[in-house]
Amino acid sequence: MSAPGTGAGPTAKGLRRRNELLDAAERLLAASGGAQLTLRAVADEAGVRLGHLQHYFPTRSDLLAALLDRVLTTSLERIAARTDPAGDTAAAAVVLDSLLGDHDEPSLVGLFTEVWSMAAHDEPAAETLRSFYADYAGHVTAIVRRHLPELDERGARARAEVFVMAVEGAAIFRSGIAGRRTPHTDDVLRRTLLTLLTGPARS
Amino acid sequence: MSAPGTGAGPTAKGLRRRNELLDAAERLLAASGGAQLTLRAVADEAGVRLGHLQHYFPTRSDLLAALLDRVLTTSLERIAARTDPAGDTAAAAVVLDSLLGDHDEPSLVGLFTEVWSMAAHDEPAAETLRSFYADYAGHVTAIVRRHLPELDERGARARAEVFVMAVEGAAIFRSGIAGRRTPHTDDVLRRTLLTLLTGPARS
DNA sequence: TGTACATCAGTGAACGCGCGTTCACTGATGTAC
DNA sequence: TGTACATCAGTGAACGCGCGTTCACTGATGTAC
Repeated sequence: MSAPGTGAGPTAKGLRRRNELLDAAERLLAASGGAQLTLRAVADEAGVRLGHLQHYFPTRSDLLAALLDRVLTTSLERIAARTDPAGDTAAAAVVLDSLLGDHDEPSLVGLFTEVWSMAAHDEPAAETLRSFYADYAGHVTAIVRRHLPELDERGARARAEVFVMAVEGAAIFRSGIAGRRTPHTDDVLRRTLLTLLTGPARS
Repeated sequence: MSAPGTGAGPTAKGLRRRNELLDAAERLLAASGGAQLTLRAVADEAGVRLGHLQHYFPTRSDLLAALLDRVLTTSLERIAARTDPAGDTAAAAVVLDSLLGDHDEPSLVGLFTEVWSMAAHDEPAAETLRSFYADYAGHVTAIVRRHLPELDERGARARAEVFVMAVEGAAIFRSGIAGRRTPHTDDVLRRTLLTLLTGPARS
């Protein structure tokens, strides 16, 4: 297919292995944080030798960039799958419950607190993160517009962005990191978020 | 004052120096994140020798615990100072603007993303953090009750907790880490937060 | 169908460095008598 | 008021260790002719 010397790139096996390595890195990052994410620990977790990990990710920075990219890509796919299907007008509450359901996975929330602190001190990571949340808000904007067709794009997007902010803020409290969940607070949270999605166009 | 052998504890100079060391550590944590917060870097930043830093904080863990404690104590004092004075009913918007003003200090937001990730992987830190946010929500609860005396304590507290979640979520977006600020979105955010503080008791 | 060869998958050992921690030490300061 | 002494403030050097990185290597796999 390709000329000699050009190289054919990684094989199917190589791509699979690459994903296994990122799986291992993701598990460690979620469980123990970025400081514990050493190349040796990742190699151990994945059951390969250090030198082999370096074959796929020559430097630690390469691994972190690939990991960030995959975490956000995967998350966005989850979000898209849950916000897009079946244009049912009554689905807002279902979408909301689905998104809030992620807060039951401490490892997922822990992953995002790491991502936020990475982005806070690394501008390329921040750019990747902003792009992720822009797409996230785009999916939510579509839901808002479906319920409030009379709202213009900017208005719907503003609601969507505030919705996303609130959901992400709620994550650190509802997951147990910064608070304890109570039914009463959860009720107010749900009402507030639903109002953003489907509430009257003007207060 | 104390019996010989008991020791008199740190001198006034010692307490001052201890605070200077925590200042230096706080600057580094906000600027570069937890991974860069080495004992040597802190000693350098403070202009003392490594061994001397260790005189005040024998282990890195001691330093981190003291730092977390001081960051949260200081923040709570700021919050109390801005929420408590002058029981003016119209002050909700002023308090809100004051709290949102913190999002203009990227180093402060960076500090909190670090604190969240610390707490996500360290239960004692999480307990300290939950205690901080419980107090924070307590101050906000007082504001809600001032505006809506007919609301019971639980109802006011639920509103306050959702308010705090949303403000903390907004921090990572409005500070530029995860998003870009727009006037339109800020307007919706302010309306949503104000409704939580002073809005009608039932939707 | 064979064969030669380039590329990919994976191993193993070694490097220099910065890290947290330990420890023996000197000078300053406060206090008991 | 003077002195002895315990404690505190601060220095300096060394330690063992785990880290990211480098590099030379072997075996497996795919492809060109």
